[in-house]
Amino acid sequence: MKKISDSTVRRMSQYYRSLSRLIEQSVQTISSEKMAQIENITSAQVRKDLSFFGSFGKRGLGYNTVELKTKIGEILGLDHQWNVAIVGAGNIGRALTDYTEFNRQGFFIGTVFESDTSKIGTQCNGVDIVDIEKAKINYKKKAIDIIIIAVPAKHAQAVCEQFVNLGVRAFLNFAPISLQVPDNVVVKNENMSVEIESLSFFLRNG
Amino acid sequence: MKKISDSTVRRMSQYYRSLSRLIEQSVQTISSEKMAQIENITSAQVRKDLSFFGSFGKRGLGYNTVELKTKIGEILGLDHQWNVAIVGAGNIGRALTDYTEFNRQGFFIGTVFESDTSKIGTQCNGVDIVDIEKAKINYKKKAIDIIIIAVPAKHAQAVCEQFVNLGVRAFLNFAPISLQVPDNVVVKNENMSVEIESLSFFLRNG
DNA sequence: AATTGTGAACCTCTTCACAGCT
DNA sequence: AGCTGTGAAGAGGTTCACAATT
Repeated sequence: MKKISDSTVRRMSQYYRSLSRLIEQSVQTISSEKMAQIENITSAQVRKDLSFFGSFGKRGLGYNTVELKTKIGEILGLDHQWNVAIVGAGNIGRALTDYTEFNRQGFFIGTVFESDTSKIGTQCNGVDIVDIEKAKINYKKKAIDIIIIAVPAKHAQAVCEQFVNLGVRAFLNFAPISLQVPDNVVVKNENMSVEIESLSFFLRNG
Repeated sequence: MKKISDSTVRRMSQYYRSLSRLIEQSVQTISSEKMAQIENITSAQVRKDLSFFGSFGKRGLGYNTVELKTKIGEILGLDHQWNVAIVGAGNIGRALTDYTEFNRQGFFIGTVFESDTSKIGTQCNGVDIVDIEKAKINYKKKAIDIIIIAVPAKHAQAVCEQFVNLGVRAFLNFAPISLQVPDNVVVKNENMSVEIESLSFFLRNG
């Protein structure tokens, strides 16, 4: 497949979510122009994004919402259950165990790893909190696909390396630090400080 | 000032965080090349980003970490306290009241707004949970600069409009939906579903 | 000798504009 | 007539490469 840009993938994910909403509202067809309005982008962008993956529309009519959602789901790999583990049972880690949006899209949070012995052995929203030292055995048993890093910045790199060594290739990083990983591993950052500081910049200069 | 790209602002924010870490480690000087390694980018990118705002380095030597951190702090507006309110006392909203990274950088969370009467009047990590109906009076009293939206997608647009009408110009949106706002208002999205679905795409196609 | 600051080259992503379908 | 799909043009962001400076 041709190289797909990150921005295209992100927008595909947004189309997917908007389509879910449209289907709930019993909308059966949508044009690239309408979709563009929902996402605050241009209609050419919508059509171009979709065109990387195929021809899903009907000229003169638009796109069938249910069909397009299914197609995008397949493209993004959401027709599949992904096993996820969180590292860190702090505020963020615990909040994520109850983030229903993840479960709804096929991301199953099976474990929270922790090093704090007072938390190990307990549960959080029904998810077992497990000793990080048992990561290896747990990794095999649960077939973990994705690790969510929710530990302080100073431990994030070490945690990441530990799971890279076990074979994990996908990380969602909440620690405010840039992780160093091999080429075949992907990290997506959820850096709340960066976003709020961008707002600060805007308020000062915008 | 010349138009600064979003990516440059985000990287400035990352440099700022890396500089804090370097200063803690008593590093006094850093070259663009070293900084680039930390951030996984090129040294030309580091120099170009900084050059939009001035000349902060010394040729042959590099950048003084303390000076550069101060400069970037001013550029980003972090030499100032910003008053922040969260809307929604769910998992994410509550977790954010205890996100120390925010306080450390001058973002002061003064209020959590809620509509659920059983939560109103209580506190979360020392922050009052206030009736959303009292937003107007509270907005004036607290001089709110930034609103963090942590409500379900279906309420996010209405919440946003309510505060836009009160005069808020900066939003950090955790709801997985694209918000429609006037030109003079900025929204930054923290869309965890988008990031994890990008990982799914990578695992399937990468 | 080392490293910055920057115009120019390069590359990537977005938008235009229209042929081609329905 | 209306809307998609797409090659070409345009805009914007990144990297190169080197003169300038310490």
